Amino acid sequence: MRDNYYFIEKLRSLGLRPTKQRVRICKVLFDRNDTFHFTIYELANLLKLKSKEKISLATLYNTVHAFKKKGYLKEISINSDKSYFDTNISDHHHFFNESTNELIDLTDKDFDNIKLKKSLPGKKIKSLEILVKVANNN
Amino acid sequence: MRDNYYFIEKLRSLGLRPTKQRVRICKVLFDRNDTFHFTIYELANLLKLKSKEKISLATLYNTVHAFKKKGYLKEISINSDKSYFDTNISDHHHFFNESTNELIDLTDKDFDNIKLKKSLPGKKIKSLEILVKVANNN
DNA sequence: ACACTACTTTAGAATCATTATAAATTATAA
DNA sequence: TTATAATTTATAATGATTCTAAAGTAGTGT
Ligand SMILES: [Mn+2]
Ligand SMILES: [Mn+2]
Ligand SMILES: [Zn+2]
Ligand SMILES: [Zn+2]
Repeated sequence: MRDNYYFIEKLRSLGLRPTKQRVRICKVLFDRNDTFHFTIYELANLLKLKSKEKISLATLYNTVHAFKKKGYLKEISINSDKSYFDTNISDHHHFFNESTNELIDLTDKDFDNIKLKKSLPGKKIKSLEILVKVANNN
Repeated sequence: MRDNYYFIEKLRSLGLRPTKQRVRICKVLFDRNDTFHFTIYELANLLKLKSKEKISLATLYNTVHAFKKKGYLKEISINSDKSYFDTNISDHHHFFNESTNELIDLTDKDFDNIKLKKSLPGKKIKSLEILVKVANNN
């Protein structure tokens, strides 16, 4: 759906050099209709499928963290096993299926007005995340 | 405040043998007035301070996981760096101070009625956690 | 008290996600 | 084209957690 040019310009607009590795990663992550939730491991596997030209694992970590820093990806805190990332950078929450390790998006609309009444003096709120853990019945 | 006997009976009531390692761990974790949020690393350091008789790291992991399984501890999902545990097993949420890596309790009272409107067919909700990440100003 | 058994502890090794290193490569601007 | 900084890469290092298998211990029944 999106051509290389689109991602090259996107990367430039983020202040990141459009290397061929980054463009390939963008196509896997962002050239799709739906939100994509992934781990580095899953990303690595998808890239292997798409092309036989290897991208170093270090580059995957570097790139994903660069994208996160630029606000092009979000990181989701689920557990201490591994990090999950999310192409949906809007303010939203998740179902985490503990049986399959899959994430499903929720939005503010899926909750009654969530309003934090407390604040911490001298502290700035960086994020508010809701995570609903689910498991398959039996 | 609590003597060994209290924890010995508590352990028995959980179906866990009251070994001297477990009792010592209980005193560090539960013999206090306030909720205690900790990592295994912090627990290990506290135990070193209390006594020179070493408890194996494997025992700390075993014990903390056994306590969690019995509902005597909760695990808090913060990030993929390490696991956090919580002696407050009631339904509550957290401020996580990213500057100091400290957890502070919040309760339902600190939010307007949080109500999840969606459900997942065929899935059972295991938990709903809210984590508010904060950082020190500047 | 003794013996039996299942549970527990333990040191050390293994695993695995992630980060660090440092040299080679590449994108971009002069 | 050259210079510079950014990027990629293989590989090593780190660090939390889990595994292993042997030694120790608590509870039970005799
Ligand atoms: Mn876990
Ligand atoms: Mn992280
Ligand atoms: Zn999402
Ligand atoms: Zn708490």
